[in-house]
Amino acid sequence: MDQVDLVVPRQRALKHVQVREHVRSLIEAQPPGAAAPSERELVARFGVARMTVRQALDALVAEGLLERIPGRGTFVAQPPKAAGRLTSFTEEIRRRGMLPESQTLLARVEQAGPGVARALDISPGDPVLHWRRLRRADQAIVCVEDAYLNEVLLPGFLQHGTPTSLYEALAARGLRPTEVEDSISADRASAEEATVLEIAEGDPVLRHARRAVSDGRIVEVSRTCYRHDRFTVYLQLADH
Amino acid sequence: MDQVDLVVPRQRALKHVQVREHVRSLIEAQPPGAAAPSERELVARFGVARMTVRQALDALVAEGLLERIPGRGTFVAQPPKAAGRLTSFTEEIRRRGMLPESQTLLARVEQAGPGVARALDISPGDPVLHWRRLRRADQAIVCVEDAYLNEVLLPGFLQHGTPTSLYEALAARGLRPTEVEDSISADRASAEEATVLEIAEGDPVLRHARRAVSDGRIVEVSRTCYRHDRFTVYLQLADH
DNA sequence: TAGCCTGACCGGTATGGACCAGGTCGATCT
DNA sequence: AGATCGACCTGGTCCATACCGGTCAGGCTA
Repeated sequence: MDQVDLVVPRQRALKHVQVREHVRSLIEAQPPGAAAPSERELVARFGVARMTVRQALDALVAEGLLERIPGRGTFVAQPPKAAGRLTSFTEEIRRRGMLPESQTLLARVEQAGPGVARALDISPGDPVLHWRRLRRADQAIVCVEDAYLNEVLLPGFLQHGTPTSLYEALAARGLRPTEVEDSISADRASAEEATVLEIAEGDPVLRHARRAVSDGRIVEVSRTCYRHDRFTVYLQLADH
Repeated sequence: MDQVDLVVPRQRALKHVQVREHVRSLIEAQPPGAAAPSERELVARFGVARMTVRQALDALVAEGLLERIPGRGTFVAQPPKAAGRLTSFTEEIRRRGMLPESQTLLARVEQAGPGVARALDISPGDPVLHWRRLRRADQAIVCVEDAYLNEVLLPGFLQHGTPTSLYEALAARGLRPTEVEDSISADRASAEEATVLEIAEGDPVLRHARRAVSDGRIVEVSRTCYRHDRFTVYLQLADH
């Protein structure tokens, strides 16, 4: 009865996937609160069983795109909220409505020291990309960042000029971090940090260390030193 | 066929919930990788349809407790990982293997000032519980915390002594925070902060402000000032 | 004995029917 | 005019059945 089977026997489109993607395309342009097609309507339109439609909608509800209200219908949910908490400096500054800038102070291949090697889960002496940048928001100096990247995962990464956003460059290689481990502390600026940040030695700074993982592979280890008067970390966390 | 219907006609136990909770109790003592009952086995045991069993298992899979492997079976998933990221000071210090202690410096009902009122989403002048504590880990002074609680949600909260852990006390009232908004910055210690933290005025401190939400209601607004040499924030974040 | 094959078993997909509880809204009754 | 009632919608639950493709162990063949 399914003539598709005869034409494309393998990898035929699953019905619940067809319905799901159809509904997704319908609702993605709709404002929150708009009504999605009712389950029985989709049953009639696609000629499938209601369980199949429910499976399709279940997936969209689980994604947070739809909201079910018994007795009323299914509706487009409120915007995915603070979607994507894993942001880089560039993205974070842009999100705050400022212009991010970056000045490369150092970009070279080094041999991993013991600390960096452990953090990147490689052996000491293995090649690592060391990239130090002075970062600004609306011209004002905000921080210095030392990023260490696994050279094996990113062959020839900094050869052809330096990208604007590290995370966007990683994303282009399919290595956008999916998990990060951060530590944040307050400290005094060292003499060198004070010089590049144009503050006084001993002034308070915010230290931020990050280990970024993409698909189980550690792609970035960074240490950032922020001027205390120009940066605050904002976080939104939710339990389940 | 369901004699429960005769005894408790209303709010009868939903079958998929029965199956779900039964399986949950079976697996909660099992190590990761252990096999869960197969779907058809549960069908036979509970005398329900397979769709019902699948609905039950779907919920547990969505919770991350089970993992399905086509052709093999359903298995207990790896430990819930970094379960519960929303922790209070007490819980966090315990997690680090230290003994948390707390000394109440102030606990009274005040009229909300404009800043606290806005953060708690109440009107200025409304009653708020203001609770200031000096917090230690293994005897060493770590921070001073000012917590502001919505008095309406917590009638008579600090009347009968002060709890050890605020979050545990909130959990007992069904008000454990499910979402938080945090901001973290570095700063210089004020004269008063320096005195209670036993540091010098102007020393670096880590400031942590939190707005905690439980079920859409703002239950806690706090500002904490940490000694920079005794506390680091650790975070694990994941996209999706 | 080494390798293939079969069949039991697993989850994944899909059908189509049924009834329930809760919300909407118009028509009817007071 | 206002309250009420009931069709009619919605999603929520649950049933019995069927076939697919993948896994794996045990038996059969070469």
